[in-house]
Amino acid sequence: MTAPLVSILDDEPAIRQMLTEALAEAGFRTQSFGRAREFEASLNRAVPDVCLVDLSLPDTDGLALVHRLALERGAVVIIISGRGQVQDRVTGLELGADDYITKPFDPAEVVARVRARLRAAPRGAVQGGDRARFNGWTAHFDRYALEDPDGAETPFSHAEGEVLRLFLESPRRLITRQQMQEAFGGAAGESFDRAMDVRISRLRTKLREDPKNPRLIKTIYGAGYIF
Amino acid sequence: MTAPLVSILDDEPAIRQMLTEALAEAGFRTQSFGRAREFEASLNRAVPDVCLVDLSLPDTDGLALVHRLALERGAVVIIISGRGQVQDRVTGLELGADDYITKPFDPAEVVARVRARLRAAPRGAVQGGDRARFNGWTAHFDRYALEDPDGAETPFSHAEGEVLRLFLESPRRLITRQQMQEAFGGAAGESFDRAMDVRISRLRTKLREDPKNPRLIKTIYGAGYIF
DNA sequence: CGCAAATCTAACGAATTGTAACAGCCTCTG
DNA sequence: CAGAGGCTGTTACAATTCGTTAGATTTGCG
Repeated sequence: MTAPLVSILDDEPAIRQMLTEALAEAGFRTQSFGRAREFEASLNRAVPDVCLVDLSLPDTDGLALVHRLALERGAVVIIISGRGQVQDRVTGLELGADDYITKPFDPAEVVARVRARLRAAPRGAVQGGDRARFNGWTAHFDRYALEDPDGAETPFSHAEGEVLRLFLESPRRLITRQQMQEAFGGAAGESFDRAMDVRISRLRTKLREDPKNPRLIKTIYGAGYIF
Repeated sequence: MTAPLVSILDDEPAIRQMLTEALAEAGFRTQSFGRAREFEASLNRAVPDVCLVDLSLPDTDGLALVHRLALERGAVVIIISGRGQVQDRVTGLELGADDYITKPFDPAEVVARVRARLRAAPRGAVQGGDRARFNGWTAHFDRYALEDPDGAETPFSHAEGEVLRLFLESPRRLITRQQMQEAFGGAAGESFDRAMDVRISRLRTKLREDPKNPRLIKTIYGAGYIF
């Protein structure tokens, strides 16, 4: 699997560079942005495994951004801020941030904290034997079968498995249609995203979702899905 | 569901007490120990959801303990230590700790960090439940449903959830339209603030507010809203 | 009370999403 | 090789979401 992706959002180029170097040396892929707008645009393509965001941004309210990222998209967010009062840290964490680092900081500590966050929320909940468990269900990818909480099995197809695997790799995170298309070798076909709907729909019926009140796969209008 | 259990391991009684009080007030169950031996014995009876451990213990090497706890038993460990050099923090985190707090600390920050860890690693593989209670109602953000005082549920949409969440984060405080727009990725549209009215309106009907006498969401003419 | 500004909400419609039905493609079987 | 059967994308239409519009209503102020 590819190296974890860390996104950096800070308006000071010097800090961006320092972080980029330290993280790259530690083996991470990085992406850095000076403006919130560019950063948010990038999220539709690939959700980073960890986001490092500075709160004092010129073009947005940083706390609102953190809130959207963490609580609505389910991203892992570490705040990096010049404001280090206890009250600042507490509100930052309560808003959904996973960690809070005060400037000035040592890049080594940032790397250590990024690692700690990745350790706690491992990507790819798909366990070794190519199976994954969730909410009583078990997906057997080797056998192409879904085991329901009572032990009964239903087969699923390759296309359904692709969707399921993508979801299981990022539980509780928002997954955009664009990400799906790219993950599925998406020929960015014109009406290809209709196919996504259909795949999701078929998967939902196999998971016995109540159409009115889906419990496992939630739709976020205009954005994507959350497992 | 029972409250999460937090275990405290520190040889100074004053610190144990301060943490116990702060955590109890925040709604957690607590257990505290002065010696590593007692602490480790307790693990066989009940596995805590989060462990707060001081590194400078009289009867054990703290780092070795953290390592056993975190990497072998998979516990969530937050180190609390008097040693605050970057090197100390980095090695603590690399050894498997999920967070590192330096003495002296503010209990409020400890509570916030404990919450952040619980949010990231839902207990017992069961969803921690992203919900909030107010005036008899319960908002289930994970399920996109509002539970009224009698237990009946009404679904709400993503846009309504954004508003609700914003209110719940700042209860009893004035929230201006400006703040809302920013929080919602405000396309600072010209007549976009009309949309806010509508969102609020729809939310109010779901909360069965009496239009003449709203109890939960009050309008402040010319300013904003108060929840 | 009268007026202007602000707010409420019903109704509309564009955009998005759900899903049933169909058709093409592949594999398997006899 | 014909036919059956499964998988998957496409199409068409139904349902949902949510911003916009347009009056109705309320508030603040003189």
